[in-house]
Amino acid sequence: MSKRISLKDIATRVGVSTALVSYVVNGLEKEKRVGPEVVKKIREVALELNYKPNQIARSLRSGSTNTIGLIVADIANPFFGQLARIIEDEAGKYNYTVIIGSSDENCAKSASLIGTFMDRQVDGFIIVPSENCNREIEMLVKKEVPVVLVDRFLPGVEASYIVLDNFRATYEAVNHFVKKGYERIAFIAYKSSLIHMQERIRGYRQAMLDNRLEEAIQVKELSYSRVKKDMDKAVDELLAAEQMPDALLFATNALSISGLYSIKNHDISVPDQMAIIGFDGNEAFDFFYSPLTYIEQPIDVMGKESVRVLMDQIKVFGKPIKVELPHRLVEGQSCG
Amino acid sequence: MSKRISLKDIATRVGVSTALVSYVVNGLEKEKRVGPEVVKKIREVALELNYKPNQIARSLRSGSTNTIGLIVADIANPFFGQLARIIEDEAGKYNYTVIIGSSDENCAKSASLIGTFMDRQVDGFIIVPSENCNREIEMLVKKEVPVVLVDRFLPGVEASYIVLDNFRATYEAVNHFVKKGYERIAFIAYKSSLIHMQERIRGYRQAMLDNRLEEAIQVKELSYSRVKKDMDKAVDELLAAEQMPDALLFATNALSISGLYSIKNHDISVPDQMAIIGFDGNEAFDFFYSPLTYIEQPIDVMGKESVRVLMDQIKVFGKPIKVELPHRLVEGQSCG
DNA sequence: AGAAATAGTTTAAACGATTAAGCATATATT
DNA sequence: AATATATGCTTAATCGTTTAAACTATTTCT
Repeated sequence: MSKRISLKDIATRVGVSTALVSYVVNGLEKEKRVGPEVVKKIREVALELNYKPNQIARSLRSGSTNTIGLIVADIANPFFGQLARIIEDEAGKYNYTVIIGSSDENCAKSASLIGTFMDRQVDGFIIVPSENCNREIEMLVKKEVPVVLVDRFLPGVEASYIVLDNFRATYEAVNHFVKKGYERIAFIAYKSSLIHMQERIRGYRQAMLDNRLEEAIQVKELSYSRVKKDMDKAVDELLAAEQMPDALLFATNALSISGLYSIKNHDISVPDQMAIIGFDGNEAFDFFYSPLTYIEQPIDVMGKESVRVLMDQIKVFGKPIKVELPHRLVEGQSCG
Repeated sequence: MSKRISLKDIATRVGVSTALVSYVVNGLEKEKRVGPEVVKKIREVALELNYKPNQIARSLRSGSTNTIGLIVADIANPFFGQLARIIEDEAGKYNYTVIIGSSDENCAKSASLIGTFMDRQVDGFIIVPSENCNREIEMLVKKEVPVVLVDRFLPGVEASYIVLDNFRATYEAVNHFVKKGYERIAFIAYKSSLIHMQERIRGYRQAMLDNRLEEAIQVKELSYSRVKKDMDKAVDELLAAEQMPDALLFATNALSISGLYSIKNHDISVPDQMAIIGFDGNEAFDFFYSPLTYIEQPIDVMGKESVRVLMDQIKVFGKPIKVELPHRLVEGQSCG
């Protein structure tokens, strides 16, 4: 790599100190009373040599890197891909760069990414927290590192967060089923203590209770690391039951996809044999033989808000800011 | 943010110079003959204070940041999301961090991202180049900045690249159609001078010629910025033709998705009325009423190779390395 | 004229880590 | 005893930028 031009190169060339050059390239020539001819000369030479300030040096000096660390579960998952895209664009508006890592919902990986990003002196974090990662996030909070949790939060950890009102989302999905005449509604979720999952389960249960369908409550919790196997088993069980469910609610995008494969393989007709509601949109849903009704998350707002809140926290480290966003039910044809 | 522990803090605490501390934390205590008790003491204090080297300072001194800049068309597009994920994981093995930007196939955005990443002193780039971006990439090559192009390359620009053998991919897709008895095969592509697109078009044409189907050659080139509109128009035209095509080949993932919407809306039966082959896999394909036959790209290899080649170039800047990867045809039911 | 203000510039320290060079002191070699 | 070698440590420069403080020369004010 050919040598980069530094302040010193310009200074030598113009015959002044680096201080003057620094003032001029930072637009402080008025305030710092730099002579007009010198300003002109420095500008010329800087342009001629195509000077670009070394951000690393600047960061070392200023203590801030204008970089935010984003940790998602998996950047290859479209939900997180879209979220990352919004965050990237939004951060750019504030002149911030994003470094991204995928945790695979794994606490050790999250911790390692947090470490790497801290070493790189990021100015703040946007994190989709993994299960049992409370200690790691708490450590950041204690060190007064700006953090915004997104998609889920960690109860008891005093960090800002932007999440969906997950309880209402599943609660209303169940109500939608009921309104359409379905009663034996099963729920397929991840086995996870994370609040977003617990809230989705709670919303489902509460809605079932409120609709006097407690008898039909059936929650299948699948393991994140072997979704496919667990899903096949869960669907088999549901179909084998004497009281086979007539409606199925999925707790995430990935679960919906996986579930649709199973349902397709079993040649179940949707919504006649079984109605379906998914969580979060996906192009694939539209191509299912019965385009899915799903709970739409405002990914755009989620991304933008998380950046905005993080910027606030970076400016002045203050009280955590907690945001709950509303969902929207998008009606396809999988619900009659 | 609470103050971080520096070498100096440890040095003061132990009562030695920062040099010794640096030696010890970098494991040079043997080579630099540091006294055994001092080593022990430094280790203890470093652990106690939880010392983490400041990578920014290290970068400034060493001139390398252990960071690579990745520029894709759109991180929200699953193809690039998957690619980014592989690259992230692979780079991690070499102890490199990835910063990601989306260009939207737009040269100005690419240029701006390259600038931002250069300012941040990345050690190298992995770039999915946009149309007409030759000058920007050439500039990097001239400055001897390690660059690897991926998914496509720029003819005439002497940079390393990892791409699919796009010509063969479409060539063989057409042959597959022919083998299955289809003859009026149309091709839907992007309007782009980029080599990957041109090669895909060339592969299609050549295969048509070699199969003596030159009469049926029909290429629709859609604009990247208004795919949906152009797609509807293209499909309408194809259907209205007196010799309606009996097979349709799509040039990218996104085009396939968009095309499937159109086809679905027109209630075309696949493969009876029209056979289809897509480019690159997608979960959505499996849910189409006739699961798609598609050209599978080895994303995994593509990602890993691009990192490997970049690492080679970073170690010693040498001749460009050019890699062409093979595709695989995944047979669904959209081709009879 | 002498003091004070203004203009224009340089100096040098700082950010944190690395590392070549130098300086003691102790031990070994002839 | 004189010299060489080994041991253990410090000093100080360096990376590129920022910025408070100091300095000089000129102009303005009283």
